[in-house]
Amino acid sequence: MNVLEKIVSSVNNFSKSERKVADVILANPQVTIHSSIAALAKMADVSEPTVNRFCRRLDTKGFPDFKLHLAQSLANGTPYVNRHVEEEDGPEAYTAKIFESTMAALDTARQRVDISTINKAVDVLTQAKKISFFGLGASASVAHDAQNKFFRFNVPVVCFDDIVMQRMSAINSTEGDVVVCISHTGRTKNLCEIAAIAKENDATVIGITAYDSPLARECSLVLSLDVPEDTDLYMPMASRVAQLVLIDILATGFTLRRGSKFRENLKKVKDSLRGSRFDKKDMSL
Amino acid sequence: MNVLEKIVSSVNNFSKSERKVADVILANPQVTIHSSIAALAKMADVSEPTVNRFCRRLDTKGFPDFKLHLAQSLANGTPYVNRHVEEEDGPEAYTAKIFESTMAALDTARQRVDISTINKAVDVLTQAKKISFFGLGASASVAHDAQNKFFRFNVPVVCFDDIVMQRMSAINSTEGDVVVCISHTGRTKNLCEIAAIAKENDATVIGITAYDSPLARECSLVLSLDVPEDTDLYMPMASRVAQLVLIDILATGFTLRRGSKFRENLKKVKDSLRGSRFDKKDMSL
DNA sequence: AGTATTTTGTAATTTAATTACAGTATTTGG
DNA sequence: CCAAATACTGTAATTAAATTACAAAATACT
Repeated sequence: MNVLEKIVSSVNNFSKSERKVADVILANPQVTIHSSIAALAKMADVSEPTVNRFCRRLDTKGFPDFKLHLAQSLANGTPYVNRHVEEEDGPEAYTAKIFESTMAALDTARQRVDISTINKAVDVLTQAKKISFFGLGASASVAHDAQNKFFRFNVPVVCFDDIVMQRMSAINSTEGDVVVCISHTGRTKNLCEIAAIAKENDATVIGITAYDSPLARECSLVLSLDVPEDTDLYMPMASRVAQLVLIDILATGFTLRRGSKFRENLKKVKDSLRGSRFDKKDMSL
Repeated sequence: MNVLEKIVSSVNNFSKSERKVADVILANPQVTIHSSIAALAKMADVSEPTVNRFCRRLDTKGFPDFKLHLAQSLANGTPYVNRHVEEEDGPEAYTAKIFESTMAALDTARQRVDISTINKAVDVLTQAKKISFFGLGASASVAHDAQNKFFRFNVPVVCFDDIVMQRMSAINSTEGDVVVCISHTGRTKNLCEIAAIAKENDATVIGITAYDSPLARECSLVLSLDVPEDTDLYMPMASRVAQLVLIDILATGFTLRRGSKFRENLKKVKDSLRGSRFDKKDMSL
């Protein structure tokens, strides 16, 4: 828990003067880290020792140490302690909050993701005869994105967001095929079934899903992100972004494993798109 | 550029003693932020003023200020000064780099995005008779995602990743319709045409694209992200994530504008999905 | 080799942070 | 409702830290 969050969560344990200090700090944290204890005391209209005591109460060694912690909290790009969007938020507020909560989610995902599993997944993908990406609902767009990425690698890739097609594809899979199932909760029945079918047909099933979920149990390899989802608005937000980044990582691992010659090929694919685009210099239109 | 990067990049401009200081700091930055100037001077085997001068050379106000900057650099969790993936990177390295560069991209997007335009876009969307999301290639999955989100709002939404369908849809659009065109570069010819057609038919065209691009010129409203794209691997990565976050922001703005009663409706949509899922407690399967 | 310039360190000064203590407010038990 | 205890807050003194000014050493240049 960072200092800013700590201040908010323990706001009830503060005395009247300490609360004044807390308010001033929360109102302008950027100013705080560049202020002396005297300046801050003046802003909060309390004495200097009160500020010092405030810092100590937050388990820091003193005011300079507190500033250090505060600076780190701010560096995470989280001036907003409460990252949940609230009803009365204006455009500035909700825009900032959504950016920040997404970034925070990516940060936790980065810390929790298991690198050795990523490496195994890259292994499996590079050796795949065919790669299939399956997702439903919000995860369908992640699957599409994955298809777009891996298609460039000149590998047989398919992507279905239709359970019937997914099912047929899973039934037809054989050893050497890789099926990637994407689901944040890992509790979508249809997808679990498809994972099971693919597994029965000796395909390697990679799950981008919650660690301890029904879907995870059907998978040969589970890439768990464990992003805390903002449930306020009943929409998947951060989890989806984390999934996309994971796709980026797998794709990158794939290209690195394939070597430099392979990457020249990628450039060709990209260059082939040029004809469909306006020239960068041609700004006449 | 953060302080750590700065130290590395300007290592040649340092004097012999300053370099000693730099070495000690780079070797154990975590220790540094909790040391006094005296302690650090001793570690580097130089005098205290030398440390102070070192800090000044890095455009900080002095040693305490330097520690603040250093703390922020460390908090970002960016031990990697160079965030670009390199050929010899192992799984730990490229995973970390991709997470970090994505987060950095989101941070710049947050700073550059124009809030008043977001607000206008939300205005337009809430009043739309019909909303269409169009994207091609990598942006197609962003469009799909947008559809998934706005569909929950019980608003007429369409999404096409097929230029013929897009074209037909654009031709049929009328006043009050909103067309959202998604393209990172804004130079995809087909999409520019479609934007132009939609505009001619009095639809409001929102562009999620580069500020000064051909597509932008066809739009009534331009939401520019200006994310520095990592071109090393010839794949759009960060821009796409930023686009998704922008969609989240628009969707959130939409729900907030519609009020609390509307949000209850969202909950219903979510609850309706329950039947297709395994119960959270039922972990037997 | 001698001078100019840059670099470095010592010592003094200034500034900031902390501690000790005393007064004030607040709560609790009678 | 009052008194005693406890917790809270501020003033002033102390200590620690950082900065500045200046002098010495090292380096570079003529």
